[in-house]
Amino acid sequence: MKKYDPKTIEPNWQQTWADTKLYAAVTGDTAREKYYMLTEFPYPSGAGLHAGHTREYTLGDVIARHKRMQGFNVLYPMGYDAFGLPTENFAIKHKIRPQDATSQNVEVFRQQFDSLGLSFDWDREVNTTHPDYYRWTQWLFLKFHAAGLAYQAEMPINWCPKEKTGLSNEEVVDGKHERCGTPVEKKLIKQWMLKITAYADRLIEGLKTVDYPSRIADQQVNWIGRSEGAEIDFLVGESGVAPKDSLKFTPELTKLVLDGSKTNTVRLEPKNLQVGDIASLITRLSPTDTQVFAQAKVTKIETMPLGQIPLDLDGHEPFASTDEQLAAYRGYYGDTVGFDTEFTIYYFDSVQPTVTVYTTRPDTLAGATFLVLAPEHAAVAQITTPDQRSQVEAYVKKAQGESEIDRQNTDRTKTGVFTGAYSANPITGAKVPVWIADYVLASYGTGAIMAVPAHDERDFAFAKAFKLDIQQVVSGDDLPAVATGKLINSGQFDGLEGAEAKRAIVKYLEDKGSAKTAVKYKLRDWIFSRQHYWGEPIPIVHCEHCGAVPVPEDQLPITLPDVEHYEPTETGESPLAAITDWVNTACPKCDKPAKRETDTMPNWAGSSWYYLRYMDAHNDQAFASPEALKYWGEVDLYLGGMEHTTLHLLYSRFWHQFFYDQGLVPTPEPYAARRGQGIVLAADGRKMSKSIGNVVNPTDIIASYGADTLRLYILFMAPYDETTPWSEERLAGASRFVWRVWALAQELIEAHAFTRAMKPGPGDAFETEVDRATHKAIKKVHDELGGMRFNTAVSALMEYVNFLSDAKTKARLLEPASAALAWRALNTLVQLLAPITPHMSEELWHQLGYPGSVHVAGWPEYDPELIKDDVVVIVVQVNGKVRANLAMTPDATQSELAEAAKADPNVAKYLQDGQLLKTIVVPRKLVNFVVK
RNA sequence: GCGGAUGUGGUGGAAUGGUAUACACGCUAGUUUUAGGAACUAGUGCCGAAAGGCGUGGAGGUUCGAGUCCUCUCAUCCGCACCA
Repeated sequence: MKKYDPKTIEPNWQQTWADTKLYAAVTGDTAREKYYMLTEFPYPSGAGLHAGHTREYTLGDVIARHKRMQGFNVLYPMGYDAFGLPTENFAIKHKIRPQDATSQNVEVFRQQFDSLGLSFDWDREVNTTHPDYYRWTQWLFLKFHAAGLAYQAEMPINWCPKEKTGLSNEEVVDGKHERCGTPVEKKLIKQWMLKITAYADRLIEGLKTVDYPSRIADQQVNWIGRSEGAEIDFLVGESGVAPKDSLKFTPELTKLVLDGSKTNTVRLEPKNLQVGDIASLITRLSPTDTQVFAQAKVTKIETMPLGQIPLDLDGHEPFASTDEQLAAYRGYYGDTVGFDTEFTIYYFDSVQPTVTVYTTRPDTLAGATFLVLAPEHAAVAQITTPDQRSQVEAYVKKAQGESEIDRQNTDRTKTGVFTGAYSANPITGAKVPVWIADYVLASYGTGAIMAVPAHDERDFAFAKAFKLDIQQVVSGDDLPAVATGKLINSGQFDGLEGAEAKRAIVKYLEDKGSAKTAVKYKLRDWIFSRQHYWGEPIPIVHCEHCGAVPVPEDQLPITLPDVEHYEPTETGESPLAAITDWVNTACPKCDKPAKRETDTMPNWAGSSWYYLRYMDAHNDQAFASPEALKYWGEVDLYLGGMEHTTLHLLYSRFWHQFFYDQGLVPTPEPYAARRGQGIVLAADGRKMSKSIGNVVNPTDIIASYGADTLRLYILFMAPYDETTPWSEERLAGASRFVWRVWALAQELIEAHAFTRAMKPGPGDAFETEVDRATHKAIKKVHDELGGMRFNTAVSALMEYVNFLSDAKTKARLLEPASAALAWRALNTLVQLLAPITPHMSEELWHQLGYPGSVHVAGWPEYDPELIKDDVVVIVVQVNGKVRANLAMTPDATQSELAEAAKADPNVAKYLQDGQLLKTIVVPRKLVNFVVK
């Protein structure tokens, strides 16, 4: 008997498959239907593949192989998402180039992929760090820039004051730098942003057209966090002020704003503003805007070509009623970098400061008994009274060091400080104090809320803690009552309810010019800058005269300079800023000396579009040809980690939707279906972790058991999307099964002189039984694989092998008369196992005498007639308790079933004592008698 | 905290509203001169001598019938925007 030797057969077949390019996908093959199976490409860390990767790629491989055997033209590609911090840190620490660290790691990954027997099409391999690839990442960024969706803003980064370095969130632990323990500060840095918020609604809508599990779709919807409500203006002063008619934006003022003289007045929204927002704010001018003004000194005005006016933050055209204004406006916007960032804000004395709050419950307005501002709110300094100033300033400083997650924790004791200022409730006229508190976030809504303690749990807790008024305005029971009912204590609005109440109150305020309906999202724009070396350079040149100028497409890629040192700078700038040879360049527009943008892109950039590059991986004229994009279309199935649901998956959909709008891709969504695989825990039930030392290395497993065993175990251990612990013992069980299949196959092969033209047998009861089991196995395995129920697919194969291995069955299968029957069974078994244990199946296939590969040999089909059972077991219940089993023919009628059930002695025993009320008969299943 | 999910034997898990625990691991007993991380046979939810009863985190509900549907609740896991 031939010994099962995975160490020999696995590498042999891997080599043959590679040599023959067995798994190459053919773009434009119309004879076969295409199937695009995508798994997330890995970050090639130094540690090599981990158990999670192994699970993900094995799952994808089984699907790809199953589809390929069914005759699909399968694209199952792989690549590397290799930019990022770990490699950069590793390279700095070991004084090597990150390029070299990456290629070493990639080599290890490649070997491990091959050793798992994964059927990737290696002709399409991509690597996000190769200039041939990131050339197109840069090109796509320029599309965003040209469309006005890439803009610059002052955004905070985590800053370690001791090491003078920017930190990722991951490096901040409990508000401290994890390496040196220094409390982390926020530092404002001008960064590139992508306006993903412009696609918020599309990202929600698009989910209706794709097949994502609800846990993924729901999480995306909640992450985007769309809410409809109202922005309401509150006038604020020391003693409280009654609402009054809003100031109109006078023509004189408009002119002043759009005048290009050295001192310009611009209107600021009363929310937390950053200096970089000025340019955007100018776009929001409109004649109905009111009330709070600020002044900015503008030192330079640059112009910008026609047709490049971006939409404002709300996606509207900027206000401009005359050509003159439009021209002036262009000057402002084009000067996003030309603004003197040293500007001061002051409020006109004649105007009462206004705080705009955002609320989803305008119906509860009468119950607003105080206002709460985020500590970072721009109006705080302005409204705080002298006697409260020191307290307020201390609180603002304290809040700076807190994480948003902590601040949103409603279990936490509420903290806050009174500013000394008051406003007035627009309905009741009651005096309402203005507080600041960290539970209000500057980054959401307007950074200020009207607190309605009677109908909001957080406001309720705050009011209790600081003994503030609580005024119920919606009828209901225990406060805080969050549900909607009829309004009370709301003056003219009493008796209104729900949406009607909301509309009426917003309308009332709207007419007075102090409110408007508003849609807000929790989703924030994407900070697209990283102050690191190991990323795609952002293809922009900053010119004193022309501003931020995109690098012309024919000059791409802007490659990373190949240098010795790229440690982070002490200024928080990218390390690239210190490489003067690289930074200094000529302006593409005016050819005068200029400087390159030194920020690089986040890791998410390259991974946002890589699935498109696989379609046409070597194209040097385009990121992919229109033909390839059209042929491969949507990814049919995208498998990846649940942890990518709200970041990578959302970013990637955003890019794709934008590309669709630009006419760059033919489909509105990138992924027709998405599934998330579960996490593989260590055997101890904890997460695998190098520091705990409970990590499973796939290479070790392959060395001792072979890849086929590992693959089978991974599929069998749990449903693919469940988190489940690793078990060496169950892996050994999987190994036993593989060995048993091999041994059974060898016995059958040795017993029979198999030829491919085997004559059918006599067709007796035994043959029927075996064939029925075979065809049931085909149906079951096919259905389970198609439904991604891999664990039960393996169970079905085990049951089938158990059936064939049963002593009596096996003995008869070994008889010479059963040669054809054994041939049929073994052929089928090898084919059904092929997606799961590709090496062993291929080896057995060749032992059966086939010259070609089992992996392109077709998928067996079952005969629906053959799998019909002669007898079905009917369960008989009395009052829902099982009292008997009956063997009946499948086509027995309801009355036949009921009669047969009544005739059963054990059932009769239970029926005789009571009155038969009801008989339920489910054909082919059960009979239930209800007895009193 | 917010958002998402998951709770079934000693363990991983199976079960179109219809016999709860398939398949596998582990364990127990036995067989085999069995080098092995073997192979084979029988058994293995709990209570009970049996008849029978009880059992899917907990409490209710719908139904002839609930692991499955509904309400509440408890526990655990994942994500939270500069990790990828």
